[in-house]
Amino acid sequence: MSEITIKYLAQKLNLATSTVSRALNDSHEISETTKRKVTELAKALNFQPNAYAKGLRQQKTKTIGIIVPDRVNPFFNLVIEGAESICRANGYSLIAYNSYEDVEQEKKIVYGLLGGKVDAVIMSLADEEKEAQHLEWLRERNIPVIFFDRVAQHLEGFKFTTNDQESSYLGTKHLLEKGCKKVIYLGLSHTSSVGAARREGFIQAHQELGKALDPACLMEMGHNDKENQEILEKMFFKLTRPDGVLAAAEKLGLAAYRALIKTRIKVPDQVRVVSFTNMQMADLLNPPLSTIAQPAFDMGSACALELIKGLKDKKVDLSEEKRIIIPSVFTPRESSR
Amino acid sequence: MSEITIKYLAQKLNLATSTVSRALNDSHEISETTKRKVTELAKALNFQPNAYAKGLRQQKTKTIGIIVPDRVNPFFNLVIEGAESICRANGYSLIAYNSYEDVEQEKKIVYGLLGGKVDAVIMSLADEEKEAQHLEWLRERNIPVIFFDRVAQHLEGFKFTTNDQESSYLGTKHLLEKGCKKVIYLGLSHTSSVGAARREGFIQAHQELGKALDPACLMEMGHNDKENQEILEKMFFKLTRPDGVLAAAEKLGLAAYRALIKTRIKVPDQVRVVSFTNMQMADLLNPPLSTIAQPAFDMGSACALELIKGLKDKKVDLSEEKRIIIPSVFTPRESSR
DNA sequence: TAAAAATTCGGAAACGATTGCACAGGAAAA
DNA sequence: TTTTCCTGTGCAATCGTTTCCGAATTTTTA
Repeated sequence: MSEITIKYLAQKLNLATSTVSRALNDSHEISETTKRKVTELAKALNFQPNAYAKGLRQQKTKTIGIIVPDRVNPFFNLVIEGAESICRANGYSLIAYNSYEDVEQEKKIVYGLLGGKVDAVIMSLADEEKEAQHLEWLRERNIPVIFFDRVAQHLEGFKFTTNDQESSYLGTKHLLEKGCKKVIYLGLSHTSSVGAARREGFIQAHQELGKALDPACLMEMGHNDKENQEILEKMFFKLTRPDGVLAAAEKLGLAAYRALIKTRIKVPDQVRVVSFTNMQMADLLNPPLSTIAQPAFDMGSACALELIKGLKDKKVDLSEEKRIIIPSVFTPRESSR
Repeated sequence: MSEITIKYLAQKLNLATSTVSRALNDSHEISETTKRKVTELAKALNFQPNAYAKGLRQQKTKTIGIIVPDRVNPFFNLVIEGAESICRANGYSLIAYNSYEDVEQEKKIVYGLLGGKVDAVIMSLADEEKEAQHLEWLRERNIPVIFFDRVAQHLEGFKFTTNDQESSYLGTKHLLEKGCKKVIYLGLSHTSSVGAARREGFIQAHQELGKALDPACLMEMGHNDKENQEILEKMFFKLTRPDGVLAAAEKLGLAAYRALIKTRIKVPDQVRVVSFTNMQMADLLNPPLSTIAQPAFDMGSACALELIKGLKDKKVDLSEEKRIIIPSVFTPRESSR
């Protein structure tokens, strides 16, 4: 590894390692002249303090971990990006972990983090319902955890979410007002707080507009894209097909689009579509897709900001319950005209 | 941080820390009975060895760093994903850094890495032309570096690329054979090896098919999406507009699509389009986009695999020049019919 | 001018894990 | 019985940094 250490600098300059260390950290008890000598040599030799020695000694690492269920998903990808920008601006590093929607994998990651790799953790859970024992371990080890989107239901803490129910309500209302008689709701998991809220908004819209709602219209899909698409194709093929779709996840919106193309059903003439999604090119789809976009980047930066504030300021208790809501943006386009 | 240490386990069991350490590492010089006792207690208390103490002592961290110019870009995102999957399977962690297409930022990241944060680095450069002094620092500190896509031109090493020239050649030939009279090439930087190769393939196709090529058709675009789109809109508005577009980057393909929609020019009737891209939904665009997809995931996993092999096997010299080519996939769709 | 205080620096002990070496105790060989 | 060897364990050094505690020198104060 690095051969240039503080010890090396010290003997080059005939100083003690403690002096060099203090000089590099701009301590007040070191004279300006020695400070200058030290920093100059350090710069010349491109000295970089060993992160592990530092972390070991100070018991903090200046890094934050973020665990998401699906890194490739543009939503989570943008959250990571937002968090990273704030971390970077504050001298923190960010390590991103992917739980692949799997609680066991998530546990492994969390247990690995127990080894003091990070000072704090930002999480979106693989499953909110499951016991949160692995998360409590983090708390016990004094590693703060805050949540976004899929937040813990059995653990208190800072929780960043978006106005899922309201957004879903608005999207559904939009479809109904455009004249849809039978709108189906495509959800991934109604046990998640996000799924439950979106589902609730969907139902709420029907109630407020006095529209009947067939329970069969609340569809729970799986994580397998191919299967989802086939199920939808079959449904669209029937004469009893719906004339509106509210997709509560990007992958479901895309599956619906593909199924509609396959069955040659016209959007929006025969079926109108609105989808939750963070894709950048909804306007380029065929036809342009009406979207409900979660404030991904902002959510990531808000999480990181609040977390770093909490790490700096001992008065902030990151383990107390606090909910922060950042609104989503509904953009109607051709697909629901 | 973590209060549960080896020392703590040792005194609980009336053993020396060395014994505990050896037991946990499954050393042959520890009896099965003590091993069992130790591992059981460790599991019960959920002991995790301190990563920083371990890293400091062993002078290796079991983590790999990856630096990309634009993490949000699906190509790089997928590369990271591919690399991560291999790392995870081999007990390595992966830390992803974003240089934001900025050499200075890249240098900062690299210098930060000098502090022994990682055992090795996978990189795609912000600028291949610039001096590679910061990369040589890594080599001097015995931190192997390998490259993908945008590889170093002034430094030897393992370099993973795709068949850029051939792919570009095929895409261009396809456009010309479909009857295009005037195809424009949209590139980001002809000084990069990737840009140069794609440009070369474009020219090669014209030569082999005996088509004249106006130098003005080789267009160098910038990184600003809005500006690019405006330039293209102006061009498409003229009567001398091209009837074919080969976009050498996803963002350029999208800019072209947006410009074509804005100017109400029909694809593929008036202008045919082929774009390098890794987006997942090219088939859903309006019209479905003909793509040249780089093998992003495979490239990431190949990098990680080779790197880890090199770290394990001292006989492999990761600093010697070696080029590995993973072919791209051309998928013609409606946009170039 | 002597004492007190401030400034500037060095020595050494941490942080938590690994590892070379020493050393018991028992088994095997002589 | 004595010697040799092996097995299982403990001691202590080490990785590179920070930081507590003094100590030496200079400056200020009485």
